[in-house]
Amino acid sequence: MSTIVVNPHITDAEWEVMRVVWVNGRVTSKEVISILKEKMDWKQATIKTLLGRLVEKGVLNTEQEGRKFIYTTNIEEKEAVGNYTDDIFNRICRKNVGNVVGSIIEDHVLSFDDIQRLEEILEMKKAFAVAEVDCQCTEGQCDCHLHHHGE
Amino acid sequence: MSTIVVNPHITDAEWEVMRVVWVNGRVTSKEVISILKEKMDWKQATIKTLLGRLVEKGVLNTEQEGRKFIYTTNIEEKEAVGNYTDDIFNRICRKNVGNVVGSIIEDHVLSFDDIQRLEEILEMKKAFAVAEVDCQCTEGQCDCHLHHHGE
DNA sequence: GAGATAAGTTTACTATTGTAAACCATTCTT
DNA sequence: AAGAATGGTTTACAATAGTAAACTTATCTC
Repeated sequence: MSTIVVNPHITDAEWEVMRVVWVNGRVTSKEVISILKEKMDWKQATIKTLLGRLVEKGVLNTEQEGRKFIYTTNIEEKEAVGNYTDDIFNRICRKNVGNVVGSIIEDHVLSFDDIQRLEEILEMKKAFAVAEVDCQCTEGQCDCHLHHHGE
Repeated sequence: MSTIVVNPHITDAEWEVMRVVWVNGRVTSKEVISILKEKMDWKQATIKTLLGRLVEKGVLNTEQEGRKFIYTTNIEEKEAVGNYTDDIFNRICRKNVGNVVGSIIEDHVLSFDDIQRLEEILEMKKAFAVAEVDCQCTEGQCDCHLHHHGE
């Protein structure tokens, strides 16, 4: 067991490759190539480059097994997605997180189960909810500073 | 009134500038520079470059007013944030949207009002909820294909 | 009016990303 | 064993992004 912590930027192209690794676990470049062949109009060389870069960045791991190389991930999808979502939320005022989440929900199809689960999460969040989320923005980059509550 | 539709990529650095424009409306480069001076360790020239690129991309607009130039936005923050969030959700399986939203909620501080609002939205979403969100992923890039429901 | 300022435009230079050919080493294959 | 196929490594090359100096033009100031 080794939880290697890496948080490099995974680019769009690389992400396509990562999805294959996340779903298939131990893969060879050949498998990645064959899976992405239809979706992405990429030459094999392109995928090799991406695999190489991902290994270089520490996102993927290689181990030589017999004649082939097996690629495995060092960062789970959930974590990568989390890093990515953090990027968004770092671009907006914290006070605005609720609204953005609201828009996301509005814009996507959810299942009944999803909704129920989200309701449960919200229920739990009530225990930690605050009257007003505090803004961490730089003055001039968010309008929280314009109105409001003396300080 | 002119709703110019643009959807160019706004980079991290550019986003800093955009936040200033979004909050302050009609701004001069001078104002942007002064607001970002403390937060970003940037030379004035850097901000000028970013403003120039944003205008070039059509994200910002300039109008010369007397001796100065006034910058205004062509894309609202909400829209830009929406574009950005779409990027994430395009990177994951649709079936997974609910979970990701759940994680986001878990990871952020919300106000009581936020929670209530989200509950209302979820309530409304029930009318459009589905039994199972359908996966649009390429085979091999998501494990929905592995198990289940004959097809 | 001459130099100092301010503001926009050009040019610059490095790193990252998308995309891939070329190259090299190692196995199949016949 | 010689050539084909496989798989990784190097090199390549344009576009974007981060960062900024240099240049130009037009005011401000004394």
